[in-house]
Amino acid sequence: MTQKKTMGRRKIEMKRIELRKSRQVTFSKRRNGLFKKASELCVLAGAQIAILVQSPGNHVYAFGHPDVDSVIDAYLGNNVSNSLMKNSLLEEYNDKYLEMAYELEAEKNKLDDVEESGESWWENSFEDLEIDELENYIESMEKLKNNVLKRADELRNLAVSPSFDTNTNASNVDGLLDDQVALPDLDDQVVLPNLDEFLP
Amino acid sequence: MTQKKTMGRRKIEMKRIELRKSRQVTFSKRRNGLFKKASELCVLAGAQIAILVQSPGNHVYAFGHPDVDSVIDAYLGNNVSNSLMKNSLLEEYNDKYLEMAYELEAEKNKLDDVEESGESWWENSFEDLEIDELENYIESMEKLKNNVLKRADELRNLAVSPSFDTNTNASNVDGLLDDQVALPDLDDQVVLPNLDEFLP
DNA sequence: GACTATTCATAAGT
DNA sequence: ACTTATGAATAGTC
Repeated sequence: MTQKKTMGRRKIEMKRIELRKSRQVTFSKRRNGLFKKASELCVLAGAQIAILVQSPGNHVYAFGHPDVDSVIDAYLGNNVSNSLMKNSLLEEYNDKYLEMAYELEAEKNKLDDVEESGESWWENSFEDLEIDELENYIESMEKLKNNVLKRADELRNLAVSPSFDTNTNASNVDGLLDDQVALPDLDDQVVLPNLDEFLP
Repeated sequence: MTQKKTMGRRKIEMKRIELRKSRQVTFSKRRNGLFKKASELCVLAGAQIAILVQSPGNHVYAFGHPDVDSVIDAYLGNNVSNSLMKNSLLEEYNDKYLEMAYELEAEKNKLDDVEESGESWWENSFEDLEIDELENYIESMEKLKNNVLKRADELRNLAVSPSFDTNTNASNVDGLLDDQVALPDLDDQVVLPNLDEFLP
């Protein structure tokens, strides 16, 4: 019985597998292999890893240790990229909202006070700093908004240069593995108007 | 010469490598291996992959095809996770800010009108719906804020369940590879108060 | 960073 | 999904 049961594994060309079914099978097998390798690396070397794999059919498979999001956050954090940036902006917007709401409440209370005292607050305040402050505030918010949108666009278009990206094609698969480096810190911030003196 | 040159590869226990130097060497070798596997998967199956690896020394190494950010964006998008969520919230906050600013302007203009016409707007409006609407608006904004913060916390604490996260330890490394599935869509939204009728 | 015996991953075939 | 021969990755060593 010199007849072998299978031909065993054979070398394959490193290019897109054309046959749909084979491609799907290979995708599944190798995706599992990749995730296994990743989990081993986590265990052996104490690394934290996130892997996102999009199949050609646009399904997203994820591996994460300790979880996907925390690793992504660490990456985005080092990079002052979308998520963390948006997070801090959201908090700032929230603060601004609270201040504005406070202002509106204050205005309403002014009306209450006027009613109680019979004093013509609106007449006096018209020549007052009150309205100008309000205008300044609104103007500051406009500027903030523009800075935010501009900055958001910058970030959207910014290439993450030092990471290990590939415009992969069959000819450059080898030799891609020599220049990964740690990502640099960046702590650029949107400058916010100081509104303290405007608030009671 | 029965003496072999090396012992060759030997099986190792799947647990943290204690010797610092060995751990570092293994980390480098296997990280390169992982990235190579990933690039092969991209080529063979036309997948898009992002890998983030944090070394124990907190350096972040990244692999991405076509690039890290686009794959992360796709993941966050499918998941209505932090980034996109925050993005849409940011836009909503921006809208709210514009509406609020509009309101404040409107108030100011009311004062202008009153001066021109001599009409006591504030006296009439005090019994009017104007102030109540303002209160309702502020209340709605409070609720929005609370919903936002609650939702943000939920997202922060939510295990990305269908993804392949590991609280890795040596005993469960095998058998982890059976339940990766595509991430589900989520289109939960914060319900915003309708303010149309309140605005001029 | 190179070597090599060995383990591990996997392409095909079933 | 299972099997198996073979290709590939890598642990230990220098």
